[in-house]
Parts: sequence; structure tokens; C-alpha cells
Amino acid sequence: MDEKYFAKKVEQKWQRKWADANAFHAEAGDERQKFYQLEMLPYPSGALHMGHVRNYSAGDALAWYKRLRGFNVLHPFGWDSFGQPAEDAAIKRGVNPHEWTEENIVIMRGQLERMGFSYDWSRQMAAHRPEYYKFDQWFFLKMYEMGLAYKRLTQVNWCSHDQATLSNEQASGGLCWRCGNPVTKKDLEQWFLRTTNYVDQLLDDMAEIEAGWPQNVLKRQQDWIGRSTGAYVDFEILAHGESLFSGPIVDGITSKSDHGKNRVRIFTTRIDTIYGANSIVLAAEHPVIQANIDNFAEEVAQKIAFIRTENTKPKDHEIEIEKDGIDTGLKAINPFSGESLPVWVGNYVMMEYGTGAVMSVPAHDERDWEFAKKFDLPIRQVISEPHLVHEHHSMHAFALEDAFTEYGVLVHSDYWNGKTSDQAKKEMAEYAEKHGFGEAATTYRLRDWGISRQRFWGAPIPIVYCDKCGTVPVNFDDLPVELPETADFSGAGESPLARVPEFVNTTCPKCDGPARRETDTMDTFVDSSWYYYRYVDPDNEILPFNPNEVAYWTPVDQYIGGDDHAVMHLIYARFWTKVMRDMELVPFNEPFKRLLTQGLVVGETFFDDSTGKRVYFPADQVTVTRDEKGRITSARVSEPGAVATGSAKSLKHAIERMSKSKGNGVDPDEMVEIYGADATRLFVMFAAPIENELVWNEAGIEGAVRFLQRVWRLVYKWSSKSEPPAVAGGLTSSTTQVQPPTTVGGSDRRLRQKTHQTIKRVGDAFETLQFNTPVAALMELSNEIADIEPDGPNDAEVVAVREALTALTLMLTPFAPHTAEELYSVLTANENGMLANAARFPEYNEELAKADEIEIPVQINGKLRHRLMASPDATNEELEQMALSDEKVREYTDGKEIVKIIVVPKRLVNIVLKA
RNA sequence: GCCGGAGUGGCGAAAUUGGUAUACGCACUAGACUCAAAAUCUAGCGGGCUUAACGCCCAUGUCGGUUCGAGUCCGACCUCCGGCACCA
Repeated sequence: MDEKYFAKKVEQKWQRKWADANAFHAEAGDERQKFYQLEMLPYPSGALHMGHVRNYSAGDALAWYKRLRGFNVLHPFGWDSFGQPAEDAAIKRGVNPHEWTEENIVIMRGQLERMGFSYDWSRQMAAHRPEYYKFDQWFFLKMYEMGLAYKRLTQVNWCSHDQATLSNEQASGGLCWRCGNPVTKKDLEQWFLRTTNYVDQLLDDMAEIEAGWPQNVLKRQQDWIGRSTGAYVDFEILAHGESLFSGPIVDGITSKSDHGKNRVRIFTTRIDTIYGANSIVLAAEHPVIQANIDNFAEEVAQKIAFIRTENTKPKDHEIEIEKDGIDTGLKAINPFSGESLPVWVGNYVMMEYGTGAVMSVPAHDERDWEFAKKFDLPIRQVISEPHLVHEHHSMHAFALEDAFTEYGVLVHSDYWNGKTSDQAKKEMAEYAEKHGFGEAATTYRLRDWGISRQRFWGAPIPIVYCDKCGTVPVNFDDLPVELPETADFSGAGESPLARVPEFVNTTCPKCDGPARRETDTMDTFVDSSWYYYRYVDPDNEILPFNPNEVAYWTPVDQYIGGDDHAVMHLIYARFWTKVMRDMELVPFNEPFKRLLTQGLVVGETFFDDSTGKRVYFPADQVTVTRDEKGRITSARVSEPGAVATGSAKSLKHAIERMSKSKGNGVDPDEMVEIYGADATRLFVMFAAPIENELVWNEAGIEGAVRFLQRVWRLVYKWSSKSEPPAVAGGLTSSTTQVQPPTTVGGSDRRLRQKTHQTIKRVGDAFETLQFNTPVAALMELSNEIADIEPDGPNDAEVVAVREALTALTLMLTPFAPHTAEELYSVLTANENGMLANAARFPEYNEELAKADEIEIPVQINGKLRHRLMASPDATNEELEQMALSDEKVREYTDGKEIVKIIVVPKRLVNIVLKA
């Protein structure tokens, strides 16, 4: 190689060497400790973006680090290749989704290889290939056998733009998660997986992974699962002779015990407030309402219908929906007080949660308060702050200005008066159960996972419908149920597979008679729920994987990806693992021991304020003028015809997520071409903490190039000055200890100190998943090396520099592997690089890291006044004496009374004087 | 509205978890090299004051507190960013 750094040349050389040596292939059963490093698999869109680069750079850094630490590292890659974009491409451009997807995979794999990520490509999986989705179907059939997969008619979230059903997660906020269009409701037969069977485990097993997962992800999962404990209470429903309701009440009994009475079951977390209930409020869809809809007065029925349709409108997160409702004329009897309460329909009660019925206690619930205020319903306070209990009894006062939602002491609650909320919640639920009108209960926000999609590009659900036998699962032996080559995508609302007769028409696995296949495909989150198990045994044709391979490699030691998957993917994957555990396929509860969520890569964008149009991107197309404070005052676009000049006021400055559609993306290929893969990766790791948002700044990447060039020059400068070290495997303890002690305070001594301090810092940083600070530490070390001039150095200096450079090179590997490999081969005069030599992370020597002299700040009354040089072994007494006898310090202390002296060992001395 | 998180130079950020605030990098300024430019190297780079002394004062969103000592802990407030959103 050259003494000048040509990134491209170096990178291509080592990429070839790695590939030829199959360098990153890992096999189970090694006696080394295993480490499974996983990054979230991408959708093969056809173009790698900087978000991917950030994700995989971090993963690759850890994979390299663990290899250097002697682990047997599994670092696989695959493709989440089912999903809508392939279908969209088929519709828009008439391409075949299979071909389109395979082409994209080839393109993106090339991009990844040019980045030099150390993946074991022999384990690559792709969700759209029959050899993979065969086992989606296999799992589905297993779950069907276990009663975990079932079908029911349901109102689904429907996106009319994408012509697809959406899970609740995907329809969050009433808008389609993909296209952002409003979601409507539609009745369809849908397949579900019983995630609710595992809801408590999903919550409780968080204790196992708490230490390794970001708090906010666990928090979001908790919120998503939404467990709340309370009680069911059954209210008897009566027509009560009101003119608004005619005829007998039919159906709609929602409580378990009926005694021949019509009852409606409500859920509450605050049974202690039940004496404050002024009404019962039902969802418009509630069975009691719908079963009796013809018996309501005209205007009531109309209002109910209105509320029902209004509620299907998309929820706008910015605008709070005004409370609305209608008194149905029905009455409900409060089982505790015997009081007769009106039954309302309210737009704020959702059928999907709890029982679709609530008791309204305006004094102690904000929504009920609003509702009562709007319709002028009575408000009765039944919980008091403990110190006000007396007043409540004497004055019967409800001077509440707002709902009092805190716990307190019960008042105006008969027998229960004086009990605390906590006591009452427990005892009242028990009382209700004893008397047959309720029980303690827990409800969840999480519902079963609807996996049916009216889509072509997904795994077919392996079910057959036979007129004779009904719903029949496909035999395991007949898997996979393969997707046809293509289909007619033009239809609306129906699965495209329904229009492929060769696919639909089949024979019944049971009776061999004519039958039809299920034409829905599975949600793509099924694919990503277990792909990380497939990597351990990707070619298995009989089972999803060999249990021995799984036993060796899993669970995943470190998972890295975006926190946009905090709830969907990461809950489904946890669910899947628990099901697999119950199938005795894995012996543990949790798939991912540690999770790291990396922040977005965002672009800096400017908009012309007058036109609202994007002015330019990327930054190098524009000339920016800044004021002395660094604020942007004007910008000029170098593109002809798109000139925009003016003050900062005329330009809107925005930071936004990089994306193709916004046109503000940075092409990784371009970065590799201009700066090299190593510099790109190094910069992405260095520029910001991994969990922070990263604002792309092209100038910064040039800094990374400069750093690599500096290291490069240093290695060439010094490698000609001495022989390679005796030990080929890299920097081991034997090479470091063999050196004779040198002069205290000498430059070689200081460099060795810095080297070993850096080894410690960098190692610690990797263990705590920090990537920006170790790069800074390596830069410091290189700066220190650069300070030593090779002209006429003594032997000790050459040794110290060589040690420093070897350590630097090894520690640089996780960030810039190509450059590091090349420099390592120069330093060791061995063309075969690190992997061939089984190079190891440099060994930390505490003795060498220790400074000969340390600086001890001396404070007077907590203010820094002076610095002393002292031995790191100096005792507290010695430090104190040194400080007190120091001339400079005495200027401050002379004539003053010393109150006390604080000495922090190896840290500082603080002398406290009397004021 | 509820729940989290964060506010440190012109910018991205460090700070051994209560002990020298601003490491490292970007940008910028000056100088060296050069016919010149680029690259590279050297020096400087929070603000202010002064008799210029490796001296003082002020600075980690604001105000207060604890402490010998606070970016770090406590209380109140302000701002920004995320998540959830009628969840009973």
C-alpha cells in the first residue's frame, strides 16, 4: 500500500480479503463464549439511508469489539421483504413484486458490503422467500392447534387509501400509520393471535430485561398494554315507565349472574366513588343500546346513531372532542345505594375498552365532570381530603371547582364513610362479589393481534374452507402455501389472491372435496417476530430451526434499532418468544437481553418563507452567511434558477427526518465515494451520542477523514523507525511488560500512561454502549502520539509510540475496520490482518496507566486558587501539608483561621477559612 | 390534559456520577509552507476586568435551598423535544 491514504483502495482491498476468508462466518459449538449481535432488519426499499448506516455502524462496532474480546460473534443480516411498497410498485409500474424485491435486495446488499459491515452473509434470510414464510405458516398452524390463533367477525380498522386493514397499533390516533389518511371501520372475518393470553407475562417479565432495555421503551410498552385494576359492578336496568322508552327491555345482559334481571356491567378503577355516581353512561355500540334501539324515542335513537358515526371519525390529536350524549330514558339501580340513576349514551365511552359502560362520577373524574357540567347533571362529592372530613359531614358541602381525582376518605357513602379509598376499593369489590353484583377485575388496553391483511405481498394464511368440513388447517406436509407469481391488484377491499383461481381453488385436506383457500395474508410483523431465530439455522427445511443451534446462540445479547418499534415489533417479538417457550422451542422468556434504540438522522432544511418551498438541500449546494453569533442570516442557492437570498426572516430553518420523499436524504454510496466508508462510519458514531438525534453535517465527516489520515501518516512515519513487535497476535500483556522502566516524567512514560488510560476508557465505553466518547479518546491519543518527534528518539520512546499506535489501531477497528486492518498489517508486517491473526483488544495495564505525578487543585473556601503537583500515592496528610506549606496558598491563608481542611484522595484539597 | 426526557461556547458535544466546567471535533481567526490555491502544520478561540500577574470577577435555562464544594442533589418556575390521548 501507499503512504498516502486512499480510502477506496484500502476498503476494497479488505472487503475482498474478508470475503475470500469468509471472515465473519460463525459456527455454534465453539468453546468461546457466544455473543449474538443483532440489528433490526430493514425493508428492502432499494436504497440504504443514513438511518440504516447509523444503526448498522453501531451494531458492527459492537460485533468487532466483542470479536476482539474473544467472543464467538453471530452477526447476521436479513430482509423484512414482505409489505406494501412491493405491491405499490407492482400497481404503479407493473413490475413483478418478487423480482422487484429481489433486485432491491441485491442493490442494498451491495451498499452494505461497500460500507464494510461484518455480516455473516451465509445466514441471510428474506421474509418473502417460501423457505422462510413456510415457517410463518408453520407457527400459525401450531398456534391454531394451541388455540392461540382464531377467527372472528370484527370491525376492523380500514384504510381506504391503502386498501388494507390495520391493527390497532397501526391505526393509532385514527390515522393510517403508513399513509396518514383517516381510518374507517369495516366488518370483516379476521384471524387473530391471542396476545391477551400473555398480557400479564408481557408486563411482569419486564423485570427480567429492565437492566438492559431503555426505560422509555419499557414505559411505552406498559402504557400500551395499559393494565388497570379495578372492579366490575352490575347495575340492574329498568324501563321505569318513562315515556322515552317503550316496550320490554330485550337482550343486552352483560353480567354473568342475571337472576332473570336485565343488568349492565360497568368497569371502574374507583369503586370507592360509587356513591357519587349520578348516571350510567354507555357506548353507542353497547349491546343493551343496540338490542333495544327500536324502543327508544325517535330523537334518542337519532342521537345515538349520530354519536355512533361521529365516533368513527378520525381523532385529531390537537382538538379535544366535545362531550356529547343523550339520556335514554332507561334507569339503572346503584347496587350499593339502591338509588335509581339515568342511563345515558355518551360519546366519550368506548366499546373497545372495559365493558363499554361506565358509571359517571363527576366529582371525582375529569371526563364525568365535563359531561355533568355540559348537561347540568348533579355532582356529589363522596371522597374528601382527610383533614376536611368533618366539614363534609356538617355542611354537606360540595364547593368543588374541579373534579377531585385523588384518593382520600369516603363521605356520604353510608356504611363506608370514614374508610380510605384504598380500603374501600378492596372491601367494596369483595362486598359486590359476595352479593353477586360484581367482582374485582383487571382490564387491559392491549387486545388480540389481528394478523389478517387483504394484501397480496405477505405470507398466505394456511387455512382452507370446505363446504363440508368448514375451516380446515393445511397439513404441515403441504407447507408452504406458496404465493402465485403475481395477481390482479386493481380491486378494492378484497385480497388480490381472491382473484387468482389457481390459488383459491384447492382440495380439502380432510375430505379431499373441493375447497377454497383463505385469501388473506399475514401482517408483516409476523415475519419480524421470529426472524432472529431463523438466522441460527437458516437452511433448515423441516423446522424453523434446529433446537441445538437456538440453544447455543439465543437469546440475542444485544439488539439495536429505532425506537419507533418500541411498541409494535418489540411487543410482538416478546409475545412470539413466550409462545415458543410454551411450545418448548426455547427455554427462556425474553428474546432480547439488551436493547439499544438509536436516534434519528435528520437533515437541516431551509424553506423560502414567502413561497413555503424547500429552498435547498444538501448543504453543499448553498452558501450560508452567519452573523457573529453563528445564526444564519442569508442563504444563496448555487443551483441556477433557484436563487433565494435574504435575511434569516425570509428563510424558515427546519430540522426534519431525512427521507426520500422530502428529498433531503444523503446517499451513503455518495459518502463512501467521496470520503470512504470508514470516515462515514466513524463520523456517524462520533458526531452525537447514539440515542440522540443526529443532525447531518457534511463538514463533520471531513474531520473524520482528517483524523484517519493523521493516524495513517503516524503509522507510516513510525513503522519505518523500528522493527515489528515480536508477538504477532497484537498487543498482549507480554509485549507491554517486556519494556524496561524509563525515566519518571519522560515523554515515553507519559505516552504509555495515556495509551493505557485510553484502553480503559475505550473498553468501558463499549461496555456501556457509548460510541462518541471512545472516538474522542482515540483522537486524544493520536494527538499525544503526534507530539513526539521521531528525530533521534531513544529506544524507550520508539517502543512507547509503537505500543500506542498498535493499541490505537486495534481500538479503531470497530469504527473504521478497513483502515485499522491496513495499518495493523503495516505495524505487524503481516499482510493477513487482524482476523487471520486473531487479534485481541489491547490489554489494560493499571500500573502503566498510573501517572507519575498528578495535579492536585487547591481550593480556598471552595474556590480554585492553586494547583500542586503531587505523587499519586501521596497520603491525605502529605497533600494537606503540601498545600499548607505552599507559598501561593499561604498568601490566602496567612492571618486567617483555618476552620477545616477537606482532602479528597487523588482529587483535591479544600481549605476552609473562617469568614 | 397526562406521562417521560432534556436545557452546558457560534455548532455537535465531554465532565471519572458531588470534587480543576467547556475534553474531542466542526466552524472561525492569525501565522508557516506555496508564484498562488488546496492540502498539511503551528498558535488562538465562553464573557468581562486589570497595573499584563500562568491575576481577579462572572458564566452549565431562571430563582431559591442543601453542602467545605453543585452542570450533577432538593424545591419552584420557564422553554424545548418525545410518547399517550376521552383507557373509565
